[in-house]
Amino acid sequence: MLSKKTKYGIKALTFLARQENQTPVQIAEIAKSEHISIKFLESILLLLRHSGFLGAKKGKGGGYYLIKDPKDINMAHVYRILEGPIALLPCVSHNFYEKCDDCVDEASCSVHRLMTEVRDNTLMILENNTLADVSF
Amino acid sequence: MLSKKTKYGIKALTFLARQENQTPVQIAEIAKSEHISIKFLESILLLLRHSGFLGAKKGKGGGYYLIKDPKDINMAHVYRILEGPIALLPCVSHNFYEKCDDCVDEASCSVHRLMTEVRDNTLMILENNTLADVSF
DNA sequence: CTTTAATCTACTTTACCGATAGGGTAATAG
DNA sequence: CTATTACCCTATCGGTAAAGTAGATTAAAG
Repeated sequence: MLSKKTKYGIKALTFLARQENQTPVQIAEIAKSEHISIKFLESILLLLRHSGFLGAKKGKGGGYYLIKDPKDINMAHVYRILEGPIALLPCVSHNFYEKCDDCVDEASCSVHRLMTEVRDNTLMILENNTLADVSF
Repeated sequence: MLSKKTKYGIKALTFLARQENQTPVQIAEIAKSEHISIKFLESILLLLRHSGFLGAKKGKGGGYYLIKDPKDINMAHVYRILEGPIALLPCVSHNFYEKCDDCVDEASCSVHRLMTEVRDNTLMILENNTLADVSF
């Protein structure tokens, strides 16, 4: 199941993507509109900033804003930053690969094969959706 | 990410499906072959028995065995018993539906739409795979 | 230069859950 | 009766999600 962090993160991104002009939006405004705890949202936005999705401006009139065009942000990337691996098992993941303790041979592991199929499909969906697709 | 419970459960099921005759197999034998903690596996097999997948026989010569034909066990069912909802969000799940606290309108929720797509695809894959498909 | 509005950083808390260990009970075969 | 095996209950240990709290830092406005 998706963590609230990921859910809130995506909601915040779509909120920013729907803004007409590129003026910064305050955390409190996003939090209120999306019904999210301000402090929790704060830490999420910070993460998104450090990951290169958002810019921030401090002081009066400050807030967060999208750096890139929503069309150029694919949801697989967002998902990996917020939630982590897309694969359901470490041994199936490309970006977060880890060998199983209990598996002798991956190729002959029934679970591995099934979960690889799931992963490939999920990845395709996420990669084919940009923030722009998702926002409206 | 998949819990070890689910992973081990599927491994145990495939192990039993690969047995030629239907004589009971002891927990210890499965645990050793699949490199799983005996005690943990015990609780998983018990769950699978209560869910109607396995039968058990106590005493000497006892153990666990498949009740149904592997061809008649679809992996979506197995997944739901072991792991829970297939959907990544409660508001997207059919069998475990729950309304979001923060969402006013599901239809207009960007996360909801995206995750519904992921869910439909994953479900299709799991439903189209039987234990027999996965076991070999 | 001071005030104000905002982000940034760090620490703490609460609750739950995954994974496993231990020990005792019940049934069954020989 | 005895050995074997599943069944069941409890406890523990560690990690993590989801916040909550307190203060520091930065920058714009007057």
